[in-house]
Amino acid sequence: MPYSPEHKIDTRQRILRSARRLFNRRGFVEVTIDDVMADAGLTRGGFYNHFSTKEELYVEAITLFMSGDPEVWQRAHIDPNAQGLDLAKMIVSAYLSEEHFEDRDGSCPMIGLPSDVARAGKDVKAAYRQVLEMMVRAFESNFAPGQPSARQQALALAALCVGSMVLSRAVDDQLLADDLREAARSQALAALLGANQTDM
Amino acid sequence: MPYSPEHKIDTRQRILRSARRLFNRRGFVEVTIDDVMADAGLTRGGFYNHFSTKEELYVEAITLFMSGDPEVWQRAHIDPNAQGLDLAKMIVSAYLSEEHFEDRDGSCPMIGLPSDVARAGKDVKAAYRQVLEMMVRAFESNFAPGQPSARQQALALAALCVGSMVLSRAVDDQLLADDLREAARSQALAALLGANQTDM
DNA sequence: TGTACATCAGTGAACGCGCGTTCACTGATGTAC
DNA sequence: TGTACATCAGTGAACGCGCGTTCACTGATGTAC
Repeated sequence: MPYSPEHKIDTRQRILRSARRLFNRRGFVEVTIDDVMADAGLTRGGFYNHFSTKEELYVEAITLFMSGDPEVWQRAHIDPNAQGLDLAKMIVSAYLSEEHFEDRDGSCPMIGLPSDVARAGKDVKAAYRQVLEMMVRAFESNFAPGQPSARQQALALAALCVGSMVLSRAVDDQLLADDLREAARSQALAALLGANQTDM
Repeated sequence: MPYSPEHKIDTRQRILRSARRLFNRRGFVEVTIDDVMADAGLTRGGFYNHFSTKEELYVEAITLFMSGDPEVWQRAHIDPNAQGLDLAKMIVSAYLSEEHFEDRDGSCPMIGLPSDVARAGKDVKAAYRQVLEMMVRAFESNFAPGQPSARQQALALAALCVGSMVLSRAVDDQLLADDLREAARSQALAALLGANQTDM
């Protein structure tokens, strides 16, 4: 048996990590298989030893975000032991941080790929939904659990955070981009604090 | 002088309207010049009588959104004579409506194109920013004018509305999509009403 | 009013290039003896 | 321990197709007379 079994797995992981970075920055159509393979230190042809189609790579690359190592912008703001309100506040701060905004390669895929995903197939959308649901659950646990509006507030909070990042990235005006994130952060934190005091 | 001067202008407008619809639904890269011209009832080659490049068409198509006729989802919810709180409430309702969600062709370009625009050139981003600023101004006029937080609240409201629509479209789950828009609507209306009573 | 003409919007074939995918080949590696 | 072998990950040329753009041509239309 040539090559150790781990060897192929490692290579596959390397391809996936390259793909995730490149897709996140440039989207599905604008990244070629050549780009991905070269970034992983390989050549074109070998790709099909690991994936049967470009679309398959896309799905797995998005899913990888959830299981992969935390990015710099996450490590800088999120204490893995935090819970409840503290955790929610940390997520908001990390998500709307300067580092996350600048990190075109490693940022949350909900920011870099929403319109691409909206046009993609079922599998891609399902992967995207999982990322969203992860975020919503983290927020939801902050609001009075079981309260009917907890989920609603968590959904709105997610939309606010993702929305402000998406708009920031699409705009060619650094000041406006900063204002958007700052506005979202202040509203989000107010909502989180308000919910922890009253039942508004 | 062959053809009336209006003839060329009309054709150009027809191309632009086709382009806006197709780009909005399928994005920049996935729409071919053939598609646009065929949709406008013309053939490939004539395109370059009107535009010098595909990118130029893209910029103008986005800008057209602001000056074009109001879409169905706008007419259904927005009374052109409304002002202040009523206007802001109408915009929120129209934006988050079922009709707008379904209208892949005529919807606000901020929803269908954010990640494409984030990767595009200066001109495209500038056009996008104008659409955003239009929305922010409409919201801002609702909050106590001159108050420093008015703009901040307007920005957050825009991020909330656009964000929830973007997420709705990217998700392959009708229930979740509906929940997202409903959550955004209820939070947005609460923010608008709150601002009109207190100075929170 | 009718006709020849000049203009230029529109046509469709062709060009050049890039990309996803295929395929015959290479060569690194683990195993059998 | 050393060597021949079988496997299969990786290589890179080639294929086929689609798309942006160009270009020589066509024909509809307004104008001059």
